[in-house]
Amino acid sequence: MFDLLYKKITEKITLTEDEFELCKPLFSQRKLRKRQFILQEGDVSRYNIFVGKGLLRSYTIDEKGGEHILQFAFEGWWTADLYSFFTDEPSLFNIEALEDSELLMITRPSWESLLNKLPAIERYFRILIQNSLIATQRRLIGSLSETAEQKYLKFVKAYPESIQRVPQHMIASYLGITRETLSRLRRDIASGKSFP
Amino acid sequence: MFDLLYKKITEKITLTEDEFELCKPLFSQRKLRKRQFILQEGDVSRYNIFVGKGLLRSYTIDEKGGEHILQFAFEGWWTADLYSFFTDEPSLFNIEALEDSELLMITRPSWESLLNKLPAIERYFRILIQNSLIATQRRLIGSLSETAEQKYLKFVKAYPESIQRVPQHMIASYLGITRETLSRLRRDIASGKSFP
DNA sequence: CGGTCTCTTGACGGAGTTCAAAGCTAGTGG
DNA sequence: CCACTAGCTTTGAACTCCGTCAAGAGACCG
Repeated sequence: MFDLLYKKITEKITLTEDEFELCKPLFSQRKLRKRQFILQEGDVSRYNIFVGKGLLRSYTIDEKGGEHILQFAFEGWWTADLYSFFTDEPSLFNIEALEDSELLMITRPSWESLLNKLPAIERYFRILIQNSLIATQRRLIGSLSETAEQKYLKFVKAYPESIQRVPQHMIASYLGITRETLSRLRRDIASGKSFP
Repeated sequence: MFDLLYKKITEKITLTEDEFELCKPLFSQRKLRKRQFILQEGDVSRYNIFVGKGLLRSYTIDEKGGEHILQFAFEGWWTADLYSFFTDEPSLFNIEALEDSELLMITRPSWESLLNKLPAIERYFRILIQNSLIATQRRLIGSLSETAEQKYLKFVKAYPESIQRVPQHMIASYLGITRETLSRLRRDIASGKSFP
């Protein structure tokens, strides 16, 4: 699992194996079964989580009980409620395993000591967060300007694997539409109704 | 104008005045008249821009000609098309002054040399981007789960100054609704129709 | 098998859009 | 200082996409 983390880090920055050895002891490992939660609304998001294996989702629940998925986290991705992680305020998000998963987790104190020890790691996270911001901005603009169908087609193009691994009603909730709408829309696409 | 930048930086990190003196020569200054553009769709976003005075907006235009505002940038804020800035790809965004404005601008090569020279500055940007990501995630979740009225009320609460400084049709376009809907919705709020 | 989770379909309703027009405001130039 | 125009806001009426509610049919798992 650490191999994957090291690979991911060195895709963005240069870090010797010796330096990486300094990082390892700061992480704790954890396995999660499908449908298990690693964070529930109201708890403090005490860990920044690296997904070594499996798949997680983070989502909120609105007043009417509707779920809204912020992120799917596949192998090699990070996830957390950043706001809660940095402020120690209770989280608004739930984070749940969609498959049996294996995680590397780091607390904020450890994380911060790591950034102080290795500025290259701070750069790594700066780049990660930067890319995440760019992607989130794109998704926001899309959610303001695109139809349900455009959003879905873009999603399929961007994350083809997830079609296999994520139930459709969760894709709908990621896109901000209902499962019924997604179902109808897929039928229309399949029958060539959308571009005849 | 540099005073404001120094103040903003030292709100997040510690930086001596001497170190700040090293930063100054890397910035170019520019004034912008109301309605002038500093970036147009198709151009490369060559600068990361600090707003010393005034107010900018960044926005995209969709196929049907609709504008979608990503960000208002007030005094003390940074703006750019991050994707274009980091990749040198043509920008999808336009950035325009809503008031006469004064800017500090830094190119990517200068910006990167600065981060290498002063790791504290990399931390400054890491924190900025981090906060921006958190805010954008919130806005995204809101755009998926809230009604037009809820979005507007939250916006007014979060940015009361902008009600004075930003035309209403631009607030509508930031919220992802039409000017007509915003107009009606404001009328209903004013007449107490929404919570009687 | 029985229950839970998932996807699909239909009928209806509503929040918000679109189109069209008119009133208001502010900046500009004669 | 007034007139004129361009930009901004408001209103009305018709429409549309999508959500809501309700129901049924597979599919998977203990």
